[in-house]
Amino acid sequence: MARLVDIAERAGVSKSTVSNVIRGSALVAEETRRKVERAIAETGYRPNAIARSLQARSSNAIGLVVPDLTNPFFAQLAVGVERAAGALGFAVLTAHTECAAETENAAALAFIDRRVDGVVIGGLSLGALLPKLLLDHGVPVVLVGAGEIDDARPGVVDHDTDAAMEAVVRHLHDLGHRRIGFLAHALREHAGERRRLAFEAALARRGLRPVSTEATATALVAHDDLHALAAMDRLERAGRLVPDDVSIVGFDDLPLASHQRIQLTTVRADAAAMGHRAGAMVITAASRGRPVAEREIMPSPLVIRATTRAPG
Amino acid sequence: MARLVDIAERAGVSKSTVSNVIRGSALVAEETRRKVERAIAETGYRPNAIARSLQARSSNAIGLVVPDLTNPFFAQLAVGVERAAGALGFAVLTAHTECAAETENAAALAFIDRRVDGVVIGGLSLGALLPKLLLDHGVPVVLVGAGEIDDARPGVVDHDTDAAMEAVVRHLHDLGHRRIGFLAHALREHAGERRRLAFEAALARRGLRPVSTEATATALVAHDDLHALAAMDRLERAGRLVPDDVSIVGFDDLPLASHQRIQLTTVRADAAAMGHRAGAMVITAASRGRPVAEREIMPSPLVIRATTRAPG
DNA sequence: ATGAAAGCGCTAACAC
DNA sequence: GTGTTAGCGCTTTCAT
Repeated sequence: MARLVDIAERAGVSKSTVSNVIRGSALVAEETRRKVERAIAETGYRPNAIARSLQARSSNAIGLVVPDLTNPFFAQLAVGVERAAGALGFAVLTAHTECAAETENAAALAFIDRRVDGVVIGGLSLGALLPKLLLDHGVPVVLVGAGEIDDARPGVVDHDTDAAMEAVVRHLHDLGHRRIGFLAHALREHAGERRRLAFEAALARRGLRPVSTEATATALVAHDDLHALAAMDRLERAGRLVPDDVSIVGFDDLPLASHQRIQLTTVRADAAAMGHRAGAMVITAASRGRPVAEREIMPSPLVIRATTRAPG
Repeated sequence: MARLVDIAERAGVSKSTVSNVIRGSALVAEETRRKVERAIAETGYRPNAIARSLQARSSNAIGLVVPDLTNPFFAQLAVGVERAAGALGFAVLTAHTECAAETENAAALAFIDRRVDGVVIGGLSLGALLPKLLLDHGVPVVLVGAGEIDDARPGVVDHDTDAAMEAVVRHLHDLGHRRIGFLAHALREHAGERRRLAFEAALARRGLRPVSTEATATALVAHDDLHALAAMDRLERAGRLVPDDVSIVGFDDLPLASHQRIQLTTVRADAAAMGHRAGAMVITAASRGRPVAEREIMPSPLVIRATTRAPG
């Protein structure tokens, strides 16, 4: 593969000159520029980004960690991050952790080794040291939808979990539900606890306590749409109809939630927008000094559809 | 951030020695190794992968291009690719193209510039020059689920589209359907044409021709599950019940296809397995000489569920 | 306006 | 066993 020096030779100029025309910097005589451009075109030369990165001490890449790409929420998040990154000339390295501590740490190290300029964390395990690992190595971090963490350094893009859960519980309560349960996350995800806590707080405000067994609940609030969907599936296969026998509420408003066969009542979260914001945030931080230290709470409105109704 | 030379200094040895202990190569005296390891531990030193890549003339990274991460098929594909890559110490750079020629080309150039060791293409636009661009620059390519292309160099991991469509059409035909239509891809995707062609061939074998207007068809074969789902939604909102009034068949067998509220008859494709295979293939090719030149056809069995039945 | 030379952080011969 | 010396392909002063 042609190198800069090959172009220089071919065009009969020095490396610096070639470098200058490539980057459009400095002044280059019109004629010289033509010669260089011709040499580039003839060889199909493309500058080596690795060499550039080494010299620039910046990879122009960011890392993205998601627990599960297969969950449309994270897929959309990834799309948002990528769009933000792409627009700024950054590449994105994706790590799929499944909330496994070991995988998370491996991903953090891989990101550090590759000198990514920042990382967006879409979800992490309960006691994850991934953020600390990154931060301690000077890598800017933005947590999205993952809530607080006992560290002020990472930026945050989040839903207003408390407001959302209050709206969910109010809706169910207004409908007449009193026996409400929570469907927790299968993975031990950090955000999982927060939603449950917010849910319980909203219940407590009405003098209620969560119902622990699915069988006796008249309404179920799921950690996210995927869990809500799975519950609908499970319940209906067992003969309990939704919403006739049980009401169900999700979280995320995945594209499928509005499907005619589903019509899930849920909390809307614009994953792509959150990802885009987070990506832009972390890149901005990388360009400037270090930490992000910005937090943005996105609105998370309740979308009432057909899986909730008054208890029978 | 600490560099190798800093460790050398701190441990009172030369760079080579540090390099030797890091890579576990060559023989290093036990005591020397301790000193070096202590220096590494004390500084939290991590070797710079960019510098290594420059020297090794290999990035230890592969590119992945997908039209739409939001489509669970591609999300699963990405998971498979990543698992294969991660297991071999490779990073994956993801590009989300939406089958837009411009984006595809930009992605190809970005990959070339970053000197990825190979790229897995999960889907591309109809006349895409993305593969040629990559291949001409010596980057091994594996096409997955994208079918043939007028170039022998890329490796291929694919469904058996013809067999699958034959099974689909036979199923519908056996049920008594004679007016069958095809729901094409919204994007001008390369694979889209192939499925339609295979579909039409299977129809032709039975002396049938595709019905072009959705309104008069008794059965609809969709390019993929997402289109099938969308059609169900659209049709049922308009008052036409599935399968009572129209039968619908998808392609992919997304997790949601088996949901109790959906029960889509579809063709099963193991996207994660395909991705895994493709990732491994391209990395193997990268490690050896150049082209992949391997093709693997995965079985794509028809899964009959509840969206197909005899016409009413 | 152009070129020479040093250096980014590492690995790889090759000495010692 | 350990150190020295060149690069890897680029950018960047600093001369000219």
